[in-house]
Amino acid sequence: MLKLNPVKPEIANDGETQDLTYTISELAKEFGITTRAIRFYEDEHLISPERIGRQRIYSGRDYTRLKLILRGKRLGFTLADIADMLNLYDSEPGEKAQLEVALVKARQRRQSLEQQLDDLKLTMTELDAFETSCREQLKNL
Amino acid sequence: MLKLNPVKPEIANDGETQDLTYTISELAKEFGITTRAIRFYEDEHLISPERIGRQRIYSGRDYTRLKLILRGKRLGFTLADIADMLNLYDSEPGEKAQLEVALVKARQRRQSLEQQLDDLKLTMTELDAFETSCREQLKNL
DNA sequence: ATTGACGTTTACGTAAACGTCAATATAATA
DNA sequence: TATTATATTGACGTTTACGTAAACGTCAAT
Repeated sequence: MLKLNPVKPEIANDGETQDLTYTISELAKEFGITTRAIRFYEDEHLISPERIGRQRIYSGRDYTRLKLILRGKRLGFTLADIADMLNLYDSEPGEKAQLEVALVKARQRRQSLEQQLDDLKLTMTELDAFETSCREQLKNL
Repeated sequence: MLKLNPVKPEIANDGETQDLTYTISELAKEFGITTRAIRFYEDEHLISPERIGRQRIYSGRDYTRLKLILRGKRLGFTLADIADMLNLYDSEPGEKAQLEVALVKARQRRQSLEQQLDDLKLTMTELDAFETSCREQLKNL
């Protein structure tokens, strides 16, 4: 293999170190997903790695985006939703109108997240009650 | 229409009143989903309404299950996951082994929910930072 | 020169969760 | 009773998020 990452440090870090690059299979292993998934995210414009020839080279920024993508997925968001979030974050507004649009979108996101938080709390409360009831019944045996 | 719900009270309630029944379209309207979706949940054994002839009659219990289904969906769980949860809750254990299995499953659920809670908090924190930064930039104009 | 490990593109396949007709059956109402 | 509204059962279509080959390129090592 072409020596793309010649002096990759062995020290444990969060993977976001500057100038550190990754191959697709390194990222796949790190995040426990397939290379196919990573390429798919690129098709959907969620990541845009550099290229050396045809080969993809992922940066620390790509690493971070991937982390955000997977977190978004665990929260049940679609890739389209996640794309929105990512584009929101790395758009360089500068203009007033842009900033205000960003704030509106952020507020909508917050709405959605708060709804989820409520749902989460309710679900946990019910689970608590259920577990308590189970233990109660176990005791009465 | 056959008078299935003859004395449905007009007072606002949580829809879980005992002995109250619903037609499929009433539920659809109430929850903002299509009748197709509701029938699909039945195909997947998430609800099992009574029948009068071929027509489906939904009980307060069905109403509650539907509410739980939609909450599960908002949390990003698959219908299979949700089916597990529902079956978990309304299984009548009685036996010790059953109860212990239930407790194990409950713990797994909790794991998943806590992971989501962490993800949710992180995402909200980042959103906060982003909003603050936006407002900051707006002030400097 | 070949083998192996990894990477690439292209293309078709698939499971989940419904949407969207179409045809038919009841039910409610004028 | 005729009409209108609602319900039911197929059956096929659609979107999302990848999986699964197939066929080929690249480099390192033997």
